[in-house]
Amino acid sequence: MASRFNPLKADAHWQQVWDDAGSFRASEASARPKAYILEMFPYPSGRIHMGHVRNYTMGDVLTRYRRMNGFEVLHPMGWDAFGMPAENAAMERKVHPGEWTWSNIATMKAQLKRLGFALDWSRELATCDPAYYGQEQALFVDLFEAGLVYRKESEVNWDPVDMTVLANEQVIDGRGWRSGAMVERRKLSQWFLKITDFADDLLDGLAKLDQWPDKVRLMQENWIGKSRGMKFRFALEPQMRGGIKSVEVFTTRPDTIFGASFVAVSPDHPLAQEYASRSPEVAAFIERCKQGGTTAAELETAEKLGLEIGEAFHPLDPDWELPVFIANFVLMDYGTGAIFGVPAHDQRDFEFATKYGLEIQRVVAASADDADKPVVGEAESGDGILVNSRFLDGKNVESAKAAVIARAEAEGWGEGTTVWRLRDWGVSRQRYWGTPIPIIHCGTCGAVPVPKDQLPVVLPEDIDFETPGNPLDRHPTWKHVACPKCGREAARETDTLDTFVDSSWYFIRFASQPADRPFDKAVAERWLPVDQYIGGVEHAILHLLYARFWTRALQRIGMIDVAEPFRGLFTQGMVTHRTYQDKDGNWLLPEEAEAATEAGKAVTPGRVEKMSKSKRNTVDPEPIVDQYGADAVRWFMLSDSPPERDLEWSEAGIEGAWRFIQRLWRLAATSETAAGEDKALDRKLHQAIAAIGANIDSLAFNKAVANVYELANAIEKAPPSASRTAAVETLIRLVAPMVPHVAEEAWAAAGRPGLIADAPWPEADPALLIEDEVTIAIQVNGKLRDTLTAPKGSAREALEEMALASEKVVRVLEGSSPRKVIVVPDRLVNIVA
RNA sequence: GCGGACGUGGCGGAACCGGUAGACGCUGGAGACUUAAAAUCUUCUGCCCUUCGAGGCGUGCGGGUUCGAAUCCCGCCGUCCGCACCA
Repeated sequence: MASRFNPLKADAHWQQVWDDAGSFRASEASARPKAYILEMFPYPSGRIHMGHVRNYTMGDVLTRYRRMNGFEVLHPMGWDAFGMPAENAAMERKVHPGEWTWSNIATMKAQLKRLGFALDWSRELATCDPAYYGQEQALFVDLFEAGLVYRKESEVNWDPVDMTVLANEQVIDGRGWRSGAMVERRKLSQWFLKITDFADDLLDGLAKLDQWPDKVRLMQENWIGKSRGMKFRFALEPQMRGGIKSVEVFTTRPDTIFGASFVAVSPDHPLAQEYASRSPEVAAFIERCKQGGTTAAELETAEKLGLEIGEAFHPLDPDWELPVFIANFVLMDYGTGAIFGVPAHDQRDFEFATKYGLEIQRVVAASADDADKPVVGEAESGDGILVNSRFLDGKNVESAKAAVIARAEAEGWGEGTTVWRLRDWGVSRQRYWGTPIPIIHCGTCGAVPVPKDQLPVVLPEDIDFETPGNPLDRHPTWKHVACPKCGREAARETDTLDTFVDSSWYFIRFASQPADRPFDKAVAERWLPVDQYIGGVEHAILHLLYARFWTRALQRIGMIDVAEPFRGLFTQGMVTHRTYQDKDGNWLLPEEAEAATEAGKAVTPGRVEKMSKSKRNTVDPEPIVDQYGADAVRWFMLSDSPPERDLEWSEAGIEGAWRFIQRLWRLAATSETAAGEDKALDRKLHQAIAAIGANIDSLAFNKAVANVYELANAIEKAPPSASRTAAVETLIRLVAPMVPHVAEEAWAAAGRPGLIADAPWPEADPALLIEDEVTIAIQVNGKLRDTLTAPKGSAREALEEMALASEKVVRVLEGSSPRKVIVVPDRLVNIVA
């Protein structure tokens, strides 16, 4: 047996063996219980990065562990291949997005293969393949026909120089990233999916997702944002009307109705639009409100702007007039697009009132005595007792809400209602590299879905990115087609689908991919739901919510009987690395920093951050695999940091992992056989079997790694015995899911038949998990003074007696008698003096 | 702005349900082996104090509950992440 493990030879060898044996192909026909393990599929950006390696290593350990435990595991891989970076590459490097994408896929696939992941490559798919997106178009048509798709106007970021729509990430400090022009908000007619139809169901479903992180469930709950409130109407003064007699507002705080200082409507509100059509001043103001981006953060931190346009009457007091404003912080998409402002108890209203000199009237106070206490500095949004509020005085917030709603409903000027923060999903993108929306616009028939026998609608190849805007729209022939209904001249939809649509059903297509339809119902149901889904927390809301919605939508139209696509979810942390800057503030690559330091140049080490190209703190996995082999990289990815937290890449860390792989190999290769049992080692081994299994089960890989080290340390210290020989053999099986190459090599070297990949997971003997002796802590007043060893299950009295007899205890007590003794069996004795 | 999370030695972290804080790894010190280096092995490594027996202090900060708090409660401070056209 060789004295060193050579990953260069072993990795490729075993990868080939697994491949030839089809070890990781999932079979629907298997009688074993199924496990569907999935990591979020990568965007083919160019090369595999450490984040991918970490993500796929975790899924791989679980996959191999489940296989060893008798599961038929589906563990597929594919490519989330549409998206903006391909178009950026096309513009910058004059290469076709498809060519760029497919070549990246080839590179990254080869890189993934070198890590020895137990993937079923026979199911590989790429979303930019017409075989995939054509089926997606078919699903879109089905949803369209089921009434879950509609068209409406919606705002986008518009770059007036490049004449193009910008993604939020392309808006930097309010300017277009290429042109540098100030971005405007502009309305376009776009396609929407009715996710709000499922709002209640998506919310309820969260309660049952007990294998999801609480944090993600909470984020989704907040995102869906169900809130109880009231809609009610303010009558407008006659000269304002112009056809509009009242404005309906929404509030979650009807109790504060007597604290109202103003009414405000969104710049997009019909009332504002009505005014704009009559007054250039109002129109100009609305234009001003439209500057800046469309993100929530930008909208809400923008300086509050208002324009007074008239007066409205308080519904509970016809003599009470309030000013009506158009205000930039009121969102048309939420509630009714109009609010009434209560500056004392809402921070945004407070800022607005302060700026425009409006009254700030307290209506909620800690007690009735505080009724006249002014509200200063910031709004008070907490609980309390109603004051200055006529018939509500003295009530608490909850009962005041109910009282106002009851009165409004009785008098007919408002009603209790539920509103959702969740908005329908806008899926139109004015870009080339995406799934064409399979709709044809006909002057006579309107929007007509492309008949299924004409799918897929394939992207044209001959496009150019020289001129700004959407290449599909500019293409000379592509969009000109006959209407499928009436045959007259018509035009294709030139928008493409949001790439989140592509990732909303790929996990179903992995389970079943017939050529002639999106998936086979029975086969898909054989695998779904995904038992363990692993990916970055950045997808906690959008991707996961969209996929949950899409699956429900398919369920509604009878295509699959699954509501929740992901039973278990795990969100892993990022891989980080220290950053370095030279004296001029330029970011340095890690190796440049090292070279510069050696050359005596000043290098400033910066903070540890997520690996990114801009900070130049990336470490390319490929050369690392070349140098240390797949197992060392995998082992490092699993070590130290809890998987949900960030992992800092370090040279010392990978060196340590490499040393451990070699140590494992030496342990297996130099194991001396001898007779005799070693009870202590047996116990240690079986405790390790149980602990490692439990920790892999709960994805606590860092703890499983620590368990492995402890066992390896114990084995190394133990003298040769039959127990030790068995422990070494078992250790190899225990590490096989994590470092499969060295495990196979050791398994084969020991002359074991078959592959360790197919070997069963060792079983822990329950009798060996229990210690017969325990260490008892002896405390005096909660402070540790001594420890003693006692048989497990010793009686309280015996423990108390032993504790009081302790020399150290006697000394600390100094002759005084204890007031009380607390005994926790098998744990500790606490003497209260 | 809104929402969420996190904070334990020089570093990453462990600590079941409130019961011996610091497992395991990294770094560093000392030693062994070696002509030498690498590799490997042994051993120490929270801080302070020490008469070497022990003692004191310690889980971001300030309070509280408890026989007992890293863990529970209240109030601060700090850091990070998400926010609908990035994937």
